Amino acid sequence: MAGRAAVPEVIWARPERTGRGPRPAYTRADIAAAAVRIADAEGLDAVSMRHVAAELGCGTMSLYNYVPRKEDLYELMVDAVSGEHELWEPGGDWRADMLRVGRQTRELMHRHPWLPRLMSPVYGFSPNALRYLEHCLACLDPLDMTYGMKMQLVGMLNGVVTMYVASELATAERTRSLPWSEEQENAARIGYLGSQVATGAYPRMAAAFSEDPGPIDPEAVFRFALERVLDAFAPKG
Amino acid sequence: MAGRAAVPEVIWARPERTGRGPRPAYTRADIAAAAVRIADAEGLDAVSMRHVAAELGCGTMSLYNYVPRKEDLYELMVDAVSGEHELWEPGGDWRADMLRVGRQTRELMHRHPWLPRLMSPVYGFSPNALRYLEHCLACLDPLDMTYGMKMQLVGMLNGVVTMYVASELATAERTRSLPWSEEQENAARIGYLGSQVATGAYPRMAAAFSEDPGPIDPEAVFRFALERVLDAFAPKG
DNA sequence: CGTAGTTACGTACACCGTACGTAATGCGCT
DNA sequence: AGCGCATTACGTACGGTGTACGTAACTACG
Repeated sequence: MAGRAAVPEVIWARPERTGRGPRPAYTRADIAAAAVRIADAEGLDAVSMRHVAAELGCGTMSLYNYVPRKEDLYELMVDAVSGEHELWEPGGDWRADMLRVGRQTRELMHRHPWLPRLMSPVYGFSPNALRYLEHCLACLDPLDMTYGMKMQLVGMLNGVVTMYVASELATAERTRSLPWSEEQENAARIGYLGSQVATGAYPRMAAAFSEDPGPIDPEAVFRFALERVLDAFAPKG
Repeated sequence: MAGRAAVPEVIWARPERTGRGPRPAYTRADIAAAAVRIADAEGLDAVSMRHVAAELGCGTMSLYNYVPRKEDLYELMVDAVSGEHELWEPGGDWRADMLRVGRQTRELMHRHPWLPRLMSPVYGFSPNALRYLEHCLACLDPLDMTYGMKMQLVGMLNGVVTMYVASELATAERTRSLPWSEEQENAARIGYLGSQVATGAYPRMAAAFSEDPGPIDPEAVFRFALERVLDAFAPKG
C-alpha cells in the first residue's frame, strides 16, 4: 500500500517534503525551471514528462513523485514565470501603475510565448499568482471602488493582454514546427483572404482593407487597448 | 507519385472536389459535424482522427484525404459552429446590436464548451468567420469611426467574451474526465485559497473576500463587462 | 532497531498523429 | 467505347504520448 492519493488535491496544498523517506533529489523549482527551459527553447509541445525528466537527469516516472498529473506540471510552469513579475511600491497613480502592469505582462509573454496558451483561470491560486493579484489591488488603492469591481478590472485587463499577445504570437507559435515558414503560411492566408474579399461578398471588409491604415506602431496599438479598458472602468472626464 | 502537397495551404483555398477520381464519400460538412458531435458529447480531447473516422464509419487514414492535418480538422469545427451565429438586419442601434452579438457568442460557447479553447486568431479566415465579421461591421455602420478602429472594437469584444466564458467553463471542462467531481475540485481550491488568505499575507484579497458581494447575477456581470468594452470605444455622454 | 512511508525507476499498455504502400474507382480524353 | 491516371480508400507500422503498477533502496520515527 503506497497510499496514492485519490482525493482532489491542489498541488500547492501538498507539502513539498513530508519528512519521511529519502530526501527528494529535486525541488519543485528545479522541475518548473527545467520545463520552462524546454518550453522556451523547443515550444510547449516539446514539454513531455519524458523530456522534462531527461532534462533533469532522472527517470520518467520519478517525476510523478513530485507532480501527480501533467496538468500540475503546467501549473508549476505558470507559477514559475509569474514569479518574474517585478512588483514595485505603487506610486499613487493607479493608471500609470496598471499600464506598467500590462506592459510587463506582455513582455513576460513575449519572453515565454507558450504562456498565453496555458493561461487559465483555474491557475489563479498559485503563490506567485496571489502575490501578483495582491500587487494589482495595491496599485488600485487610490481608486474608489468595491474590491469586487477591482477584481473585474484586473481580470479584464489580464484577459485583454492575454488575447492581444496571443494574436501577436499565434501564427509564430503555430508554424514553429511546420515544414514551411511563417511568412509562407501568412502569405497563403492573406492571399486567400484577398480572393474572398474580391468576390464582393464582404463590402465592409473590402473597405476596411482599402483604408489607409496610417503608421502602424504595435506598442501604440497595445497601449491604446489597455487605455480603453481603464477608461471603461474609470472614465477620465 | 500521388502528388501529396508540400506547400502551405489554407484548407478553404483547397477545393472540396477536383472532379477526377471516385466521388468522395463525405463532405467537409459531414466531417465537421461528426467532430463537433464528439466534442460536444465527450469533450475536445476525445476528438481524435481515429474517433472521428469511426463516427463517420470510414477508415482512419481516409480522413487525410479531406483534411491534411488535424489542425485543419479543428478549423473545420470552428467554422461549422460559427455558422450557428444568427445574423440579422442591423436595426440602427449599434450598442444593442453588439450586445446581442456578444450574448449570442456566449450562448454558442455554452453550447460548445470546447470553442474557447480552439478560438484562435489564425482561424479568422473561414467562410463563416468572414460572414460573422462582415455582420459585426454592418452593425457598426451607424458609428463614425475608421474601419481599423471598428475591427479593434470587434476584436476586443470577442476577446472579452471568450475570456469570460472560458473562465465560466474552465473548471467544468477541466474536471470532466477527472475521477472526482467539479465541486470537490473547486472545494479543494477554495479551501486552499482561504488558508492562504488567512495567513495575512494578502490583506487586500482578505478584504475582497470578506466584502459583501451583493446579489450575484452572472448574466448581469457578463452584460456589465460587455458594456465596459463598448463604453471604452464610444463613451455614452 | 525494526518498520512504515517515501523515493526512484523500469516495464507495460492504450492511445495518439501520421508516413507510406497498395488496391479499387470512375472522370476526362482520345 | 475504352484507355490512362488522378483520386479515393484504408491497412500497416513507427515513434511518440500520459500514466498504472510493481519492485528495490532508503530514512525518519516509534
